[in-house]
Amino acid sequence: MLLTGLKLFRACFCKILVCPIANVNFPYLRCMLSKKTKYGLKALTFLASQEGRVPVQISEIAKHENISQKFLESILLTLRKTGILGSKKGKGGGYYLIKDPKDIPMTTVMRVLEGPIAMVPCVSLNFYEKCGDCPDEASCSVHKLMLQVRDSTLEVFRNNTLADLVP
Amino acid sequence: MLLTGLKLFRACFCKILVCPIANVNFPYLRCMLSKKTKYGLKALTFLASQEGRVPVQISEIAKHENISQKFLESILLTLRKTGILGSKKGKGGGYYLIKDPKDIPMTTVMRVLEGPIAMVPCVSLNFYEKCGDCPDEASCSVHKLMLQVRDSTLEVFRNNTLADLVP
DNA sequence: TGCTTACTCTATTAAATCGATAGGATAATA
DNA sequence: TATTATCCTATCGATTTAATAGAGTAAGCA
Repeated sequence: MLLTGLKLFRACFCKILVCPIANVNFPYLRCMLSKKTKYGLKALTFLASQEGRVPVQISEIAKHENISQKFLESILLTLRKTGILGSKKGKGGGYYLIKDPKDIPMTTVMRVLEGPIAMVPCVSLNFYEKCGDCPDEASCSVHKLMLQVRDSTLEVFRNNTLADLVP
Repeated sequence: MLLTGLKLFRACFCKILVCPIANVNFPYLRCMLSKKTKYGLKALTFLASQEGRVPVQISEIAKHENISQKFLESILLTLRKTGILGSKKGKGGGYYLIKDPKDIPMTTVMRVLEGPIAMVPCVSLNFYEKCGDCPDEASCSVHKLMLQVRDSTLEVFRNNTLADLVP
C-alpha cells in the first residue's frame, strides 16, 4: 500500500520512539506533565528568585523562560485566582508571589495546575472516583499498584516547596 | 450568551471537577494511566492467577475483567510481541504467561504498555530527550523536581513484580 | 481628563491521541 | 476439510492540548 498525504509525511518526518525494553513503537513521546504545569512551575520559580516582591510583567517572564506569552497569561491568571499569585494592573504592574516560597508546597501547585496527583481516579485523595469496570477495589491489582505510586509521588511533592526549586 | 448544541449538552450533563485546594475547574478527569495499561495489567494478573500454564482465550479474559474484547486483542498482541506472553492458535488456544510472575518486574510491563515512566522526557532513562525550551537542565526547576518523582516511582515499579499484584 | 500600560476574559483553532470497532487473513486442531 | 481462535490493518468519533486573536478593564501618570 502506498502512503499518501499526511501519512507519508509522518512516516518520513515524525519521530517514532522505540521502547528499548522490547521493541515496542510509540508514535509520540507520552508526556505526563502538561506544558501548562511545566510553564507554571518555571514562572513560579522565576518569581521566587526575584529580589523583593516587585511585580514582574508577563512579557518579561515569557521572554526569560521561552514561553508563549498568551499561553502564559492564562496560566498566571489561574495561579492568581487560586491565591498563589497576586497581580497589579497598569504601569509598573505584573505578577508577584503573595506568600513566602517556603510556604508554597508542591502538592498545592500540582493540584492547581495539573489536577489529580494519582494516576487513576480510584486512588486519588482529592479527585476520587470509583472505576466503572472494577467491582472490588480491595482485590484490584491496578488499585494496589497505583496506591503505592501515589504515596511515593505524594511524598516527593510534600517534601518540596517552591523555595526548594530555586537554584 | 446562550449555550447551544454540544456546549449546552456538556454544560448540563458533563462532569466538571473542582479542585478542592483552590476551586479550579477541570473539565475532565485527568488520567495519567491509559486504559491500555490498566487493561493490560488486569489481564496479566488474571493470567498469573490461573492454575498452570493453560492458554486462556481472549474472550474469557475480556468477560472476566469487563474489557472490550477487540481492544484487549491488540493489548495482548503487544504483550506477546514483547515476550511477556505466549499464544496458541486454533481450538484450545489462547494466551499464557511465558515466565514466572515473580520474574516479571513492573518496570518492564509499564514501559512496554505505557512508555516512559518519567513525567518529562528530559528525566527519562529509556526515552530521554532534551527539552527545546530549556537551555540548562542542571538549573531547571522542573527537571530537579521531576527527577525526584521519577526515582520514587521507579522504586515502586522495581519493588513490584506481577506476582505481587495477584490477590 | 485623557493617554498609556498591562492584566482580564471569551472564543476559536489545528493537531494529535485515545479508545473502540470492523473485517478479513492466518494458523492450528479435530 | 470445517471449526476455532489468534493475527493484523484500517478506520472512526470524541476529546484534549497548546496556542492565538481580539476586545474589555483597571491602574498610573501627565
